[in-house]
Amino acid sequence: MSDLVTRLRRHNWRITPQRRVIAETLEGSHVHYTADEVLERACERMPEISRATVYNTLNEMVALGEVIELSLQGRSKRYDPNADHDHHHLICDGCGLMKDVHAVADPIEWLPGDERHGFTVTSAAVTYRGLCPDCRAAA
Amino acid sequence: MSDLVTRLRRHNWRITPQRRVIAETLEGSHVHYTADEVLERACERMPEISRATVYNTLNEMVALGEVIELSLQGRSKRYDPNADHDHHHLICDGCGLMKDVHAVADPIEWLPGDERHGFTVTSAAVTYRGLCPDCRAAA
DNA sequence: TCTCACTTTAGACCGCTTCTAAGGTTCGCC
DNA sequence: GGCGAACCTTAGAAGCGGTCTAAAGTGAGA
Repeated sequence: MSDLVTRLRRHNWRITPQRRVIAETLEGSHVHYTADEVLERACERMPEISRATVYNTLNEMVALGEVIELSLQGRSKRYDPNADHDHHHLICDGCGLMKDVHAVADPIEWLPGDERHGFTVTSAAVTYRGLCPDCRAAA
Repeated sequence: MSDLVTRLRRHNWRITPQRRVIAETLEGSHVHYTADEVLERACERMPEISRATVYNTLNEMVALGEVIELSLQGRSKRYDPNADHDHHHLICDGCGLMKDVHAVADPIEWLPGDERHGFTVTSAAVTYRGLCPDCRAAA
């Protein structure tokens, strides 16, 4: 059973066939899909699933805190089922592919007190950008 | 004369009245505007300027590397005329206020080779989040 | 079995951005 | 200055990601 489904069930969330397919699609890969990519892959297993259901379901998973929503420059949102918040993201400037990466230091420590403008800083996300092997070969 | 206009001129970029107004609007504030906010402010000085021109011009400035395009977790992109690429952003989770900050380390150095998944990594941006003094006081 | 709350669906709708086609402006060159 | 080519601006249409609506379907508990 999908681990994400287990986590969702704990919220007393009704696990319908549609929701199961969406959860398993999200979790089945180590890349982060857009909503439309999730829809496309879910359709392979359940052709009649609707766009609205995919959007609703993804938003509900985000609201439950079991999925993280990532919005990046000029592209569509992507969904990360990884509950471990201690990771960052690597994005291909060519095709938008997104992967998780683990850096070795905590970026909050890199920000000196006099650069904090009086803020209480609670989190730091690092976005690495570059070209994936496929896009580099195509260039 | 606007410093951004000077920098743009160096690219052999034709400085039309519209482009000048847009550049000066961008640079005249320390806030990062959305395209529509730029349009609105440009219209105060040049009422007949068109939406397409604002969008085109902002995109061209970004392509020239003189303006940075930012997408916060919200809807529309914002434009940062600060050509110094060596800075990051601090965002208030309460009110959305965004400020530039300077960190002491280069995040790319903290990403081990075996976490790069074959990518050619060219840049890293850090987004710090927290609460600004006003929002902390209000909470 | 009945009921009522929850879920799914198709398609309309919305906001931001880009594209298109037409007309205007500027520049180099003579 | 006059000319032509390249460039720029414009209004409006179109595209796209995402949300909303209204109606139909589903299912757990009384």
